[in-house]
Amino acid sequence: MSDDKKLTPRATDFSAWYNEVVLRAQLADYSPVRGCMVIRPDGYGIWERMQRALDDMFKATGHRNAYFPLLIPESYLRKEAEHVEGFAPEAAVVTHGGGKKLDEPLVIRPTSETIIYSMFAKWVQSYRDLPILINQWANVVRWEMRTRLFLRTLEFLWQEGHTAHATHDEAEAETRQMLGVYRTFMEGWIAMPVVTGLKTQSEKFAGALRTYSCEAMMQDNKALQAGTSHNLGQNFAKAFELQFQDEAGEMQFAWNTSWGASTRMIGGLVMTHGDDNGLRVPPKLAPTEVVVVPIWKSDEERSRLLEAAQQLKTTLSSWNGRGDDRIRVHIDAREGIKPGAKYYEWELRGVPLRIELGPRDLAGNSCMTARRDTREKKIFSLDGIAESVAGVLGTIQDDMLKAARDRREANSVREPISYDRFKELMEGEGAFVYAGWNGDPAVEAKVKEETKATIRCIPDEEFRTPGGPTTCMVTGEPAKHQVVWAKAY
RNA sequence: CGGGGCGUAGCUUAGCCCGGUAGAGCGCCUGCUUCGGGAGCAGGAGGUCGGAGGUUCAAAUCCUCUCGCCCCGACCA
Repeated sequence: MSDDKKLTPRATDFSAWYNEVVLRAQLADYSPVRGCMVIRPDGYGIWERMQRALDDMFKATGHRNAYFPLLIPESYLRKEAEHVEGFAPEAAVVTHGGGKKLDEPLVIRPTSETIIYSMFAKWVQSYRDLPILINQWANVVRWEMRTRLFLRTLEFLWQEGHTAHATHDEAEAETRQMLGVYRTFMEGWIAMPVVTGLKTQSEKFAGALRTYSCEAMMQDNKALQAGTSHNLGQNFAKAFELQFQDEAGEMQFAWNTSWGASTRMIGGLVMTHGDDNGLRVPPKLAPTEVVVVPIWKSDEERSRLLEAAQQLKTTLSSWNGRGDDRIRVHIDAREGIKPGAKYYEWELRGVPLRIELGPRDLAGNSCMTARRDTREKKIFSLDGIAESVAGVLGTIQDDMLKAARDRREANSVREPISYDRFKELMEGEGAFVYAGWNGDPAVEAKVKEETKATIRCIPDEEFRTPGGPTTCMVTGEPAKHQVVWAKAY
């Protein structure tokens, strides 16, 4: 930062830009422990809104919240072979408690499949006990080598849904349903378009039958996996003897699913919408949707404008045209800071709409508004101001999604390309490349080795290029799948 | 863990090569004037120079060790 008022531009150093936005918009700060972060009120406020929206959707699909403990017997993690292989290396282990060495070490949950399905096993006897539809909001710990604010930290916040079903098909339907919930949330709230699809075997969750994911494109054209939904099959049921008696009186292993989305989505929000002036928060997730900046010169004006600002706030926040979802307004009444300085600050912090209220506006029974997404300024009448503001907030929300989707498609490659061209692309600007794949994991590994790019997913029907590639981009053999290649976070 | 960079005021940093009273900008506090896109002036507070040893009359500066952070890589939501 040569000019300490300005951010490092995205084009100069995307990574530096990201860190600066997160820190300066006061979303988070580094903690004394390497790889951990403090989520500050502005960041946590976004998380709370994410939680509320998702939680409502989980409830609407029949799930209930519960809480399982942080500490898990180490032996539990070992019971599912693939699972332990995936998570043991990054597990934090508690070996001492109460000043004594523990008989059995306790793992701090990296995820809760083991403890949850062991408990389900106690609760389920009959097919009549199924399905079990549980969600928990929790923190988890994974000892990552390299960390980044929100995107990968040793501890993070998330929700993990865990369900048990009588049949494979029901579990599969649940897995797909929750993937759909994530997609609805990411597009409708974060205004972050995603490609949904199936993970390849090498990229799937350790212990799952199948993993589906939501893949979003960041402004550096890298993919961010923002939510995953797993069909766990009977793997955990078998490991933890989660059985039930079916209608015929036969003992059956249950079919499980798990699905999670985390504070990582906040990183996705930043990298999807931020610009060189700072953060841009979609209105539906913004803790503050509207900031009012009163403008005055004299003391007389000051008291008049502060009163008018307060009135405006009351008008906006008491308007019930959005039902219980009242407009969230903040008045910036700080003295000794010029209005212009306040504008820059609130732009950095991403508040979707700014209202400037000065003597000239009052005289005309109007106010000046400025959209954060387009920086467009417009005069609004104070008559019917709540409807106008709600209207523009809705427009901002829609426009942000559209802009992000346009950008993603502009940086997606859907026509057939050579592997050489692909390598160039991945070395350069990056992209989502829709290409044929022969289904061979060795090809996947080779591409990853040579380009750092991976198969993000085998996209669901609607995301595929119609009449897409019939041959494998790498080998030229007949393609088994159309896949999305990209470098990922 | 490998490679690179960096630790000096709340933040960004100069000074280090060539040892000699620790400086600046921003921010902060007080006052006055300002106030429709990053205010001006005046005054003021704020530092174990990451830590520990060593060399020296004298160490932010030289030497040794150590701790931490950031970036790139292997691993990952």
